[in-house]
Amino acid sequence: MNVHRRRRPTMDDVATAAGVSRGTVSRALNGGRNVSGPALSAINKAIRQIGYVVNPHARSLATQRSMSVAFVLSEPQDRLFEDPNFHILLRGCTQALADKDITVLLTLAGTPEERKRVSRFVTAGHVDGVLLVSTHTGNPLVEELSDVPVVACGRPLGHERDVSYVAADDRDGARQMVTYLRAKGYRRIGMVTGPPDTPGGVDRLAGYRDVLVDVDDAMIVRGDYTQTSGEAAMTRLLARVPDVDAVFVASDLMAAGALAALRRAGRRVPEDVAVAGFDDSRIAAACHPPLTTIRQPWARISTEMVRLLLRLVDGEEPAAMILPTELVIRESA
Amino acid sequence: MNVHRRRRPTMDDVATAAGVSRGTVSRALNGGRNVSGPALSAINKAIRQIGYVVNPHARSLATQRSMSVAFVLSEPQDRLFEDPNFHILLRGCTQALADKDITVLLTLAGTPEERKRVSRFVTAGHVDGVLLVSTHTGNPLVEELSDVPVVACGRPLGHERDVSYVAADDRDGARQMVTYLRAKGYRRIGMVTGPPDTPGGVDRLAGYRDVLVDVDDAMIVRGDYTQTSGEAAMTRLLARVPDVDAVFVASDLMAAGALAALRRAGRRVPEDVAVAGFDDSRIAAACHPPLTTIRQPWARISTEMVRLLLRLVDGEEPAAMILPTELVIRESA
DNA sequence: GCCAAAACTGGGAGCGCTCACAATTCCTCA
DNA sequence: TGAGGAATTGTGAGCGCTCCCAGTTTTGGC
Repeated sequence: MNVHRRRRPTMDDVATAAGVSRGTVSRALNGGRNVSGPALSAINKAIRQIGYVVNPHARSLATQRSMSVAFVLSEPQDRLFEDPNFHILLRGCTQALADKDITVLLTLAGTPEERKRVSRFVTAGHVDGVLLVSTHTGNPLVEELSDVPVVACGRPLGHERDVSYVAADDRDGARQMVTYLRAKGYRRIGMVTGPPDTPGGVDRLAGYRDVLVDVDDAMIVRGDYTQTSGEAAMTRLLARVPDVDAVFVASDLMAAGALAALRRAGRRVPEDVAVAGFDDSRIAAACHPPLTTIRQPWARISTEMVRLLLRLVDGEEPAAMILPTELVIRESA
Repeated sequence: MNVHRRRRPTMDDVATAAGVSRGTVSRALNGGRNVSGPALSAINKAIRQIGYVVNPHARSLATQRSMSVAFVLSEPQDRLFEDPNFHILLRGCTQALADKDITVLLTLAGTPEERKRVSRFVTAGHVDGVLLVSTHTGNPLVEELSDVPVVACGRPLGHERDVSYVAADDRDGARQMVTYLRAKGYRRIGMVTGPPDTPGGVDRLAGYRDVLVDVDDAMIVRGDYTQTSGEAAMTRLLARVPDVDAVFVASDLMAAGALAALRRAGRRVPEDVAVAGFDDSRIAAACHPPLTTIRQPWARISTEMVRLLLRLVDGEEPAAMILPTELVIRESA
């Protein structure tokens, strides 16, 4: 037997059942302004009785609004998922938007093909806006989505002018950390940077340089945010600068790698070499010793992203917002 | 200045530009049946020129189809995300549906509140169907979504009759593993089970019992799929059955815990005690020693889920599908 | 060269909703 | 008691698309 689902009740059905007109039902559904008490309760009763649910497509067609936004995760590696910070961000956005009755559609756009699909999906008008999480520069998505309200998470290198974004103050975070290390008496402070095509790669290095103005380039080695790259970078740094007594690593994961390299080299942390990370990700507290690191205000980032996006949707101009970071002191430094 | 986005071109604009009627454009867009060559190319040219994109809401309103399905992840713990198998599943579904031009909307429904939101979203008619990933029994979502085509991943305990599902043959996988252990000469084979409110908890134990019919209940200890629970369970088992020489653990993560417990107890693996896992998750190969385990056919599971869902959407009856598992032999057993 | 069948085309109706506007009712106060 | 205004209500006109049907053109067979 075919599951021929019976016709869903429409607003007219509700109107008839409640003895009012379609317009009144519509008003009742949208805030209940200018609807008399009796009418309102009759409508609510009718809705409950016949099990009415508004048809989102009809509504969207009429209002030209979909009441949903896409949360696009445009990272090749799925590593982000493991980061509890990512969940804070996602949940924060979802929550903030739920308050406005807007649904969040999580979309993965790791591969070029997926990216194309997402791009089509968005430009087709399925969503009112996009929350874009993508760290690398040169992501075609930022350009493809130029007609749609977009708020990026983190500074979109090369697009600071034309796309809104909310970012943590990486540069200042780095400054805080290096200043702290110096205050603690460390003198030979090295750095493991992130890739130069990411804001974290650029800004954290800039902050380091702000404090250590005349630092020798030999003190700086590059990583790519992976744990193994951190390990390799630290090894290289130790070879180049044997008397290094502290190292600021641009991410916790790389810092974990650095810790391993130091252990293998027989250096104690923090007695011989202090290690500082960045992100305050889950791994930071789990390391031995636990990492001194920089915490980013993910909860606030999410609410600000939503606020910015809603303003964009309302026709306002793009804007940027930089949020302060916080030094978290643990045992590694 | 307000970003008053200019009116998007509609099908009528295309029709005018191409010198044909709306109906013809529509036909051209939907497979091009019964459209003459000249008309088709004029339309395509017009579409490109004026940058036309169909309005999904209007289309959905007219067709009563949204051309999208929700992939609902209804697990409290976000641990699933870390599992590469989960990504295979998600990607597989996305891919299979993309072929039919159907979009997948990933939705997290961990908390009761999120669950309610998802439920509203789905029943409102935003999507044509639901791919449901949820291991625990008693998930209210299964019932709330009863009016909508749903295909579950894994046997939905207590709802086998009314909801479609695709599952790996856990029971047979367990049988294979225990049979293998026996064939290898192990005689005192214990088991660490999963929670009894999950299909994996029930079926893997059942498979174990199928082979070891008269096994003493003392050989069986319960875990909850976490690593620490696996460690605790193994410790308990060692205390209860000191001469245990093999243990079948219902998940790789718990098996990793069991490995730790054995190491702490000074037993070598596999010389003193063999350890077998289940899932073939990323951790399985990373363990020391690498785990002998059972692989589930995630790629096929995803395509079958999609197939079943599309059939449901077309009005067919619910159905179930059990797919074979595969023994993966590594060093731990 | 004719006719039936096949291929193509145009346009109306309708999907279920919102919004603006006009019509109606109900107050309030002089 | 009636005018003026506020609150409430009904209705028509879309939103942009698909689907169906009737009409028109093309094709092919003899």
